[in-house]
This record gives sequence, structure tokens and C-alpha cells, in this order.
Amino acid sequence: MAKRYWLFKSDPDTFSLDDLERSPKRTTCWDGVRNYQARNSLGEVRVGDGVLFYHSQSEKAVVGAARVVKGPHPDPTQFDRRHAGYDPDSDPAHPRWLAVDIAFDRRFPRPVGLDEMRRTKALGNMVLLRKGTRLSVQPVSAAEWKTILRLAGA
DNA sequence: GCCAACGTTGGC
DNA sequence: GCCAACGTTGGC
Repeated sequence: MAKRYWLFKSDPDTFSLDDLERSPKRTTCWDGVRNYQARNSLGEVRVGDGVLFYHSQSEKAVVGAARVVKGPHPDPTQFDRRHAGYDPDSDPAHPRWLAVDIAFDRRFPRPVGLDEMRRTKALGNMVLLRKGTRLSVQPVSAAEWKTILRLAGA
């Protein structure tokens, strides 16, 4: 399978690219996804894939990149009663929710803001820019990936 | 802080 | 199975 690209959305007040860089081995388990469409995307993620790290809320910019270091596996938080994402209906024999592990790759020289992306013709079909999109995990085409890296000065 | 868009829940 | 009500997300 060819390398694929994704965009992961995160509220920086909750978990930022800095947090990822400071994590042990600069790696984190991307858990807590509780949307079926995003879950389905997670299921297609493979080791070595590229991840654009997008800060939502106050920042609204792609701030850097990560790479996938572990493919889809059951999200442990779905079985944790104390976790906000606890799902009592998920059967451990057939887990409903997935997670992947990602590692910090780099911070971009320039963050690429939402406005700038909207103004960029080549990004016209980006899932992120579609009206009403709230997906926290979404596919990015190879062309979109290239365009964003160029805009980022990376 | 507001609110539109969306997904989920639950009553029927 | 429908759909109103609700909670959440996230841009503005």
C-alpha cells in the first residue's frame, strides 16, 4: 500500500503539538475518537502514513506533522469506566473504537491557517474546508499534503 | 459568547 | 423507523 496522508484535529488547550513533542518517545496514542466516520478512517491508517497536526479552536492552523508508528488497535479508553470516552456497549471481543499511535515529526516553519487554506485553489476539495465538517480524523490527498508543506515552508 | 451544523438518543 | 430534542464541535 502506498503511503497515505491524514489530518488529525486537536484543541491545543487539550492536546497540542507541543504536548506531543514533550510526550515520552515523542509518541502518543491517539484515542478518544467517538465518531463512526472518523473511526472508519482510523481503520485505514497504516504505519508510516503522514499526519497533519491541526489546532482547532483559537488557533485554526496546521502547525506541524506527525507520522504513524502503530496502526489501528482497540482504543483502551472505551473500556475505562473513569474515562469520558467510556462505552459500556462496546464488547471487548469486538471493540467498537480504534486508536493509532503517532510520533512527533516536525513543527512547520510557518503554521498554515484556515483562511490561507481557504484562499488556496489547490485545496478546494479538502475535507477540512467543507461546510459543516467536524471530523477529527480525515483523509488528505498526496497533492493536498504537498501543497500544505509548501505553504508551511517545510 | 454565540450559534449553525452535525451526530446521537430516545420516545413513540 | 421516524423525528424532535439534546449535546457537542468549532468557526465566527
